[in-house]
Amino acid sequence: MDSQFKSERVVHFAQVCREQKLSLTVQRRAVFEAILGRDGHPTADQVRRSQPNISRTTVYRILGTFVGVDVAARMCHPGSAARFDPKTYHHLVCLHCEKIVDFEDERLNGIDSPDVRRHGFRIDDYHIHFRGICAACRTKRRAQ
Amino acid sequence: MDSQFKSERVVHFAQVCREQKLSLTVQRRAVFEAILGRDGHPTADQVRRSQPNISRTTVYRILGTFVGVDVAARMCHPGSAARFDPKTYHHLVCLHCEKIVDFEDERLNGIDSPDVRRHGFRIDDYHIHFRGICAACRTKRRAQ
DNA sequence: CTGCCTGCAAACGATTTGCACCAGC
DNA sequence: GCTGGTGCAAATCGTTTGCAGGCAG
Repeated sequence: MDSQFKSERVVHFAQVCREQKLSLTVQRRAVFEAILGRDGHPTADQVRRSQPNISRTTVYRILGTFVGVDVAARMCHPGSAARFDPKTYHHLVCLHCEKIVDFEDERLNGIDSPDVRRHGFRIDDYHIHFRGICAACRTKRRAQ
Repeated sequence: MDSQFKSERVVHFAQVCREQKLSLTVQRRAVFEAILGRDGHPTADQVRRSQPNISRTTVYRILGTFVGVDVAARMCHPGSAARFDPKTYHHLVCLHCEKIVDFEDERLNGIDSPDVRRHGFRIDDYHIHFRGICAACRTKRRAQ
């Protein structure tokens, strides 16, 4: 992730805060930079570890706020802790160690939304979970 | 879900237990029938409520075992409690109330797996999360 | 200065673990 | 009878809440 992209996102973040009448506090900015700067989908606790001077409670509250104003998304993940990311990709999910790898593939972005009118559902976006076994776990299994 | 399909699945379940050297206990059978008989993805506690004579601990342990031998899958869900299902579908996830609707659509089952060799990942299956707002939440929002 | 934001501690719900008892083979 | 399976209670983990003080606007 190059630094120009990052600073663009920070500017956009500041805009959103202004629009939504959210104070641009040190903590909010720090949490935002933490989820931007991390590969994968950090848990609240991982975010906190990279910003240890912010209270755990505050990290949870800020992440909740971000989800509310669409600055971050709460990711679906088979593990117990919720995970957050500023952007949604497609995912490789290892069923063994629960690692997540994000990836993008243009060919996956043109899927027609199914006709779900009978469910009364309005679809905004989608992402695909490809599930399987990662390289490390395959190696481990063979070794056993 | 017709009852013939159900009994086929129970037979298959018994086979898997034999292969994996898992005793076919009353509790395991009951938990399996509970996740088969339920629409949606029950949480461990919902399974237990339908089988109140089984201890909560045991339900958790059995569901964990089932995931290990691929009899059930731990579903990805934005809520706090894990959800289990014997079969994976595609999902409509409401970002507002976190309801999940399963659906199937043949056109979504022929997606080419992306080339993820550089991640060393072996893909077994996939499912798609379509995210948006459900009918009930849309109505509520308008009312506000 | 005023109200939103934060930090702490305690509560809470979901899940796991240690241990003694019980049941299937 | 031995091994694995179960139930209970307590511990643990992730997350939320109540409340008193602090900072942004």
